[in-house]
Amino acid sequence: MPIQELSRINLNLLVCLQALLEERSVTRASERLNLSQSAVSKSLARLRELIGDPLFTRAAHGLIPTSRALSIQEQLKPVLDELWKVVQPQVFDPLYCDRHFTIALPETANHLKFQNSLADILKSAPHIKIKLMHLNLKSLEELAAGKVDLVALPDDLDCGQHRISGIHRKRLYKDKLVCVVRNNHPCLEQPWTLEACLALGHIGIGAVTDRVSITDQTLAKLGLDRDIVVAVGDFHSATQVCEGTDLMFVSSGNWADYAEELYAVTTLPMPITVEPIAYDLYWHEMNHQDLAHQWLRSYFKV
Amino acid sequence: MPIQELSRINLNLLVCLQALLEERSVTRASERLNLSQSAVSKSLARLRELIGDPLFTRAAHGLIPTSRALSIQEQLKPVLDELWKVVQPQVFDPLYCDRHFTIALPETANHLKFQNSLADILKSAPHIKIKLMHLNLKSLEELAAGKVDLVALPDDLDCGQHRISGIHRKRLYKDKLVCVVRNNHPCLEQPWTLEACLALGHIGIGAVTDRVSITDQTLAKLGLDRDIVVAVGDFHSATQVCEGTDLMFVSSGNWADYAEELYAVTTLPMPITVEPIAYDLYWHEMNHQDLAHQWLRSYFKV
DNA sequence: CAGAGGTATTCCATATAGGAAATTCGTAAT
DNA sequence: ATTACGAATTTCCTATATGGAATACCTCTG
Repeated sequence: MPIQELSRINLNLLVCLQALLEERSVTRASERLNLSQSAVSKSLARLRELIGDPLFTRAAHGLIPTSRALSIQEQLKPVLDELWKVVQPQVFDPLYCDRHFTIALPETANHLKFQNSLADILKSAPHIKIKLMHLNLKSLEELAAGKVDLVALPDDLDCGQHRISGIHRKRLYKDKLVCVVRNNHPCLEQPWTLEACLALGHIGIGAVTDRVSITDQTLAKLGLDRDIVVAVGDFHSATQVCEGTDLMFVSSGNWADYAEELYAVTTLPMPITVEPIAYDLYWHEMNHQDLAHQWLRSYFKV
Repeated sequence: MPIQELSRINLNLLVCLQALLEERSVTRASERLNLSQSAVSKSLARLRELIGDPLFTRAAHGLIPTSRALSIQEQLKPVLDELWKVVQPQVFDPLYCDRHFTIALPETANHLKFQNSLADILKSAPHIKIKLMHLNLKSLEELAAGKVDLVALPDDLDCGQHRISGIHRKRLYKDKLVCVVRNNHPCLEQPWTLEACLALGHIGIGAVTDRVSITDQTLAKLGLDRDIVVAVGDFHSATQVCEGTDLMFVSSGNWADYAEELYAVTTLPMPITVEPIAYDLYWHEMNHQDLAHQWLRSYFKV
């Protein structure tokens, strides 16, 4: 590993050497480099010291390279070109991007909002791979660890973790909450009030079972509580349970619209005023400047 | 051509970046580079400015690279390795050398002294190519122009040209001069004196016809001159002419020994004291430090 | 031999990198 | 919450090295 010794040598001298090799003249090289002739002459002296070879011998007009210089010339140009590429700002073209992205989405967003975007993404970047994961309690940890590229979270679940340093966040969209019951549910014959709602058994979904959801928080502020009878892992399960029982669940409006088409369920408004739920997109600082990542994020619209 | 812009950036920062990428810690990188931690921290700041990317984000222990840094990491290591090779002293192994050398030798040296060396050279460097040229008046020009790698000259022919700047010279060997006549030549019956010698017609060889040879110069100092009756281009021709006529020629002892075996000729000493002729090897400054060239020159013994 | 065209050298001002120490930052522990 | 700790950053200062102007020095040419 030559790093320590490499750091001792002045690599910029090699750029000067390249100019000298191309121009074969101290004067012309100095013009190319926007330096004075004396500066380049001194650089040449340093190069001779560094390489241990005269590199050039003086001739009538300009310099003629030694065989060592000629052999260096063959190697040096491509290396400097590579170095130049390294410091150049990266370009991103979705057509040629072949990266792998892992995205953790809540079930509702996954099914509703993201489906169309996904098609667009894959169409404009045919070589990328996307791994979709269901959101879980460890998603933010995995985000922090760099295992997941993007996480979308409903803001009632953020548990304050958006304050994790080095995590960026973008507000995506808001969605009103609604109540869902089966078709022909007896409550549909009654006035739909807060009391009626709390009289029903509720279905808790996923991570929401520990009463951190906006619904539970709002109820708690009123000194109220709801009766979570069945806890399920996902919205499909919740809807199916709802369809077959008298239990109700609180859902985002988006999901409810979708569920009404797919299942024999009906939507009711929330009987209390609840802040609409907002979805936030999270990503790690390490990807913030990444052009490919920026491009991917652009598909997550407000 | 990015040379002008390349010269504006500090390439040594990239060595620092490589250390940071490997160590993922400013402190450890500074140890690797034998610098203070603050120096590396400032270099990192300059790198961030240069690349336009944070490159690393701080974490509990050390740094974690951004995706830009990771993509740089892939390119940078091999480039720096190449750069390292460029500044490393070149190694030379005759077994793997495939260079082409052009050598101009005087006829006598070609046939006599160099034959054995040539076999040795080709044996230890099986992949090199050697082009042997007969010495001519333009050989030194071609040497100066880099068309010829080595020139061996008898020192009576140097015409002061060894003072050409940027030309190196090495004394090879000395050889006494002798006179050559045909077998049974009438003069062999007489005392061999200076008068007897000058009474004979002489054969001039190659470039020697313009009386610059050591023989002519020595005679001239004594106010004498010889009668060059026939001028030929090479020693074989000279010897054949000598064999068939009563003309004599002056030869190096080496060639005379060889000629006595091959032709019906006889050697006589020089009738006056003449400095032994010396052969010098010439090469261009541009090849002086070249290891392969040095190796080749080593076969030309004193 | 003078002059042209080039390179090396000298001298000097200045920018810059590096070190020591203070500071801030982020995390873990009490 | 508060504290403590490890690590990166910032501040301040100095020494070094780089670049420029002028000059000296080559080497070939007319």
